[in-house]
Amino acid sequence: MTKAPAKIPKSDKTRQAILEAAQRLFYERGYDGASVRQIAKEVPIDPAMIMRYFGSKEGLFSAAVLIDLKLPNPEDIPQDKAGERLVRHFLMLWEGERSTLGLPILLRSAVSNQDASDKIRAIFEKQVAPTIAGITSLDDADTRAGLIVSQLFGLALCRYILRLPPVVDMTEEEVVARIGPIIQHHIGSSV
Amino acid sequence: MTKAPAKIPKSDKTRQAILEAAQRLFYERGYDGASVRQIAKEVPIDPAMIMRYFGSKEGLFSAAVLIDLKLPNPEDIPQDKAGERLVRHFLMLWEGERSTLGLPILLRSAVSNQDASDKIRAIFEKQVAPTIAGITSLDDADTRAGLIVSQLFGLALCRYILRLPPVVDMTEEEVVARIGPIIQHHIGSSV
DNA sequence: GTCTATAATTCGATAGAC
DNA sequence: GTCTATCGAATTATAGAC
Repeated sequence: MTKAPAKIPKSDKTRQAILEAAQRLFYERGYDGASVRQIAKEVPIDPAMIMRYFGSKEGLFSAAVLIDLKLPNPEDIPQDKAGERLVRHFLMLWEGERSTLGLPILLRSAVSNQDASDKIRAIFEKQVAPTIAGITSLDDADTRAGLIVSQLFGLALCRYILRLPPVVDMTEEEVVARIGPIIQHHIGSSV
Repeated sequence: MTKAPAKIPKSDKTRQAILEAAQRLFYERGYDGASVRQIAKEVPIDPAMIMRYFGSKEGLFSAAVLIDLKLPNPEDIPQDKAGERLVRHFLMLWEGERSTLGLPILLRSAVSNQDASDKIRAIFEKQVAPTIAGITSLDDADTRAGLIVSQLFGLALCRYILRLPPVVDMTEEEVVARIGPIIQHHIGSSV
């Protein structure tokens, strides 16, 4: 009979407040751009507490970045609607609730941070590639998954980070209408 | 009779050496990741000289980032080959000579730096959008240009920065074969 | 034209009082 | 459990000697 969740029943409230502030700042500025002191000031709390709770900035980052993309089960996706479904899911990851902000945080951090890009590769390997492989019936599923991620990450880059006006101005439905068929094409159906 | 190029006939050699070192480090680490001191150490030269020549880190960055994409003239591109041509040109920008490294530098810097993303938007508006508008005969050329850039930047992100294995492993010809038709599709022809 | 020295910040991390 | 104080290193930028 294990007593309970091991060791976490301490002072959970401030810990959670730290995590939420960290998620927001890491989301806006990336790993290198957000400092421990800035995060502490937003809580507000003393910077030393962050070190005490999470050990280091790296520890805080790992705790703040939840990496479950919550991708739908391949069997639940009709193959001819997969492109649309994946685009909608991806938009939700970027514009949705805080609990799904892990991928945006990682993408913003990965350009200048080695650990962040390592984590993205791990997510690709463990979550994205298997899902694509489960949807398509064709052979080179890994390459197809890479092409799909290229298109979706490029969309996120131009829409949320670079903020290119024509890409920002598209409505969600326009994005689905324009990008969905491309994803569908990579999966293997007709255009 | 203007005498000569105004004011630059000073000590051009070190200035050029500084620029080349700056381009390499900005290319590898982005604006925030590359420091003036690191650049100076690579030349090698005293960090103060960089400030003397370029005024500030911002000034050095502006001088190092040449922003001529050397896009081909729209009239020289057969419309049914435009997708292939643009993909090859884009790959050349990333894997080519130093003089074309401006865009990679900007992309690496833009994630964490406001000025860099401003410059990317300016390049999009002044170089990319007009070129696409000159190729396609359809109406919403700006949106199409945005979609094309989304795809090409996403490719660069996954291939050169995140280094996702399936995207890295593609040969140049595979990239052209896979991405070219998508660009062609955005321009307006058949798939 | 090139350099030394240093100012003024900011960073992550630590030590220790209470 | 929370804080003050501080360390050591790194940053951009400036002042001024030679």
